[in-house]
Amino acid sequence: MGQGGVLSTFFWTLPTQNVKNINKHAVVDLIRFTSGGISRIELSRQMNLTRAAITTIVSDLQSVGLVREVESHYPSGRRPIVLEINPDRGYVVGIDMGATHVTILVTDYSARVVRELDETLDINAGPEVCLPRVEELVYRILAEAGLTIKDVSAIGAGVPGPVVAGIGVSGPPIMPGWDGYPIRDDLSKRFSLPVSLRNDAELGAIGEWAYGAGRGERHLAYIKVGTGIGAGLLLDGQVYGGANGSAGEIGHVTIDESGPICTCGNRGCLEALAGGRAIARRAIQEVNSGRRTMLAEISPVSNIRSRDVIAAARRGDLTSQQIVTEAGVHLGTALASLVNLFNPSMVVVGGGVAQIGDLLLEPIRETVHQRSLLPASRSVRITSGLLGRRSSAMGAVVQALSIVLHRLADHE
Amino acid sequence: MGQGGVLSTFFWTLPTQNVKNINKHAVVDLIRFTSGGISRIELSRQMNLTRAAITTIVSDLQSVGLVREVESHYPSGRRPIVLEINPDRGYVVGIDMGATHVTILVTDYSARVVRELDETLDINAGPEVCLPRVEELVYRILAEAGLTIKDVSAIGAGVPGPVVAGIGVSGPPIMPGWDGYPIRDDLSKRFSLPVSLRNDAELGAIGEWAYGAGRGERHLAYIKVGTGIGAGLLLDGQVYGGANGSAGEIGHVTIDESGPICTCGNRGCLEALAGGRAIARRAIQEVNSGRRTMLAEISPVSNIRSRDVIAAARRGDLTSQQIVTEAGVHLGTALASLVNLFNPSMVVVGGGVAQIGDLLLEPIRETVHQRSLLPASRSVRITSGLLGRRSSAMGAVVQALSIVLHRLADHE
DNA sequence: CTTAAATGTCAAGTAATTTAACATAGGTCA
DNA sequence: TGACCTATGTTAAATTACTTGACATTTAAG
Repeated sequence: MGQGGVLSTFFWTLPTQNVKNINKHAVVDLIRFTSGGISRIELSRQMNLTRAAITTIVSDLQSVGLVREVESHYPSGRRPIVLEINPDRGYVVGIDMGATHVTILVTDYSARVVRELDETLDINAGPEVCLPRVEELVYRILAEAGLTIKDVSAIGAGVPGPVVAGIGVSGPPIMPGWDGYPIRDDLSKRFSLPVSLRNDAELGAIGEWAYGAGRGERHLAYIKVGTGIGAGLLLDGQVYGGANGSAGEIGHVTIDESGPICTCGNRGCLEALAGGRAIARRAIQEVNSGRRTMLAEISPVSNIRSRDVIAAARRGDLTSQQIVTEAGVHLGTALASLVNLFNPSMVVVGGGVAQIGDLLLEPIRETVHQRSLLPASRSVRITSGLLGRRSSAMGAVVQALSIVLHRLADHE
Repeated sequence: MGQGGVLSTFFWTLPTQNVKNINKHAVVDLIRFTSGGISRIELSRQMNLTRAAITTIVSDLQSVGLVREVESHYPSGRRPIVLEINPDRGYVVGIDMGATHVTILVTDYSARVVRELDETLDINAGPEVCLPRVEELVYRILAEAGLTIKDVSAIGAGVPGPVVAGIGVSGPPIMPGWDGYPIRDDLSKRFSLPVSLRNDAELGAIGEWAYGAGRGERHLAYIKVGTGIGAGLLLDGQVYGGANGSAGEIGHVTIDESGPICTCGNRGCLEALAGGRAIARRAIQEVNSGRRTMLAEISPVSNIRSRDVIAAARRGDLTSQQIVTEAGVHLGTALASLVNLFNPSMVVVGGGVAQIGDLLLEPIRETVHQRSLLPASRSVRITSGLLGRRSSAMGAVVQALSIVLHRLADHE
């Protein structure tokens, strides 16, 4: 094949600028996302190419130091040589900006975490405050890891709002002050590095798909339950963003028409019933109404955060557990719709609130299965994330590595 | 390029058995789905290939008589030669089995309808009754068109339930008696022809995308409102079926937890509130409660069908109009969730009930826009189908033509 | 009638992949 | 120990789909 070319998607056609070496890139991705590495013969089977073709592609990748060979142990016949990404060529940074916190990871080229950092960050303070803070924190984590910015090849970043064309955030009323701000270009200039920007829930889906609970699932929904609630969708193996990049806005699906008013202006949104703020508000209500609970120890009462409720629930506080269960039922109601519409094979529940585990998962599962007798609801597996608070930041790492590895592959 | 190869979908890889001539197939699709035809130069621009490459591909297609040249009129410079599918090579049949009716179309290779037929069919009678009836009707429409089965090259068919692997229907409680029956193989044997089988709502989406209101939309949802309610989803230009082929089951999304019991066993499903049977039931209620309405003329009252309600609403019957509006509000409620989750650029409303037009559409639009202030809901266009009752049958034709044209293209 | 501006075609060169033969690395069994 | 089997990996020639760059064709404008 020469230049140009087309990826045909059943009956529509999607022109791609640089299709040169599709297969080279596919090989890179198969190597990096197969845990424990993959041999040449396995590559040739999965890609419907001959061993000879794989040999030439792989030797190209070896010549730029992108992959390396490892020993393997199989019976009967010559042992396959397992290939994996060469981790020693550099580092990448993954940044996950949440509503109230930011998580930053430094990893090597095979996505192994070298250093981690978690700090508070008020997203509502706007980009002029947040981005310099992020810059400072990136330099801090690099120093802690004994590295400098020169050791970093690319950066992946996530924000808790719909991302348009990978450039910035769109759409009030979410993330006031950020609308239209060129986040990617700002970060790119700040560090003089290529930057990939995405929605945090999408990154969570990518992270859990690549290294977590959703490995290899073709139809995966990741739902991030924190201060806000959002879903990241992997459909037919691709991140699905919709027409404006705002697909998966499950936080603003109406659950109860007579429910509390949401930050978005409507009534009874999922986020207003099961988000972090809703959980904190319910807890304050219970304390004020004089109910016996560990939460009463916190003073002033208005300082109660969803974290406190979750911690108390863990330690056996019945009131807190009830609040979490209620949130789970609301989540299950919304997820039942999502499951009926998307028919994913797996739903991964992540985000701060999800850290509590089965106490939240059980009511979700029960509600989803109860809500429908249909095959979609019966077959879907609902589980919590394997990467915990790191899901989105790991997704950001995956994105950063995509930039780096594919660019390296082209530089043959 | 040789044999084999891979379609890379961002970071996952999708092995394709027969990627030989991806571009040839892409050219065929661009020609058939560009209304008014397309020139070589335009093909080369849209596909990122050189004019020379297009020339060789097109001459291959001409040598098997698949495409033909037409005159065109452009200013300044040589006029481009417009290419279109050669319609004279044969015919295909599209079959849309609904819950109560079946629509059959015969078209030529450029999808122009030669003959149409609409007959009653009770899907609940099971495949042993329905499929022989369909066979009989196909022979009848062919005779009416002055053709025989030998003039037909392929058949597309749609059924009102989730289709698994293009072979048959899965999942009770929908379509009792059909579960696991090899519908495609049965039809294929009956006519000794290749058959493509799909869900009817998916076919509606395909039909409206190809020749109707949703031309060229990359993110399209088609909602079929008939006896049952289902959605067909075109995401990123591909039909999205989900893990079990049951994506888009919007009919069984819960709208009102205390609502009427649905055929699926749950309470308050959309279908139980806004489907054809629900509309008929509401009408019977109103007549029985003594309300003044044209519907009172129908006797016995239990004979009232949704068609009657729609006809009466058209003629100005206020009670019927109110019933339709109520259904519209329920539909809008469910579609608001769908829009927030999928963020499609367009929603096309089709099916029997939708034939009434704005009386149903207006409450849908109002409810969707009211339900959310988010970009997804504000930007989505909601419209009725352009192909009317034919949407799904035209989708079936598209499928049949895909079989035929791509096989012809390979036979170079 | 010339020139310019497009579209379409042709022949030679190129790059990715197949084909088919061969090389390598292990296990098994006489 | 070595003959034999099996599976993986490599090599060189052939094939194929494309690009490159020159040329041919068709139209409008001066």
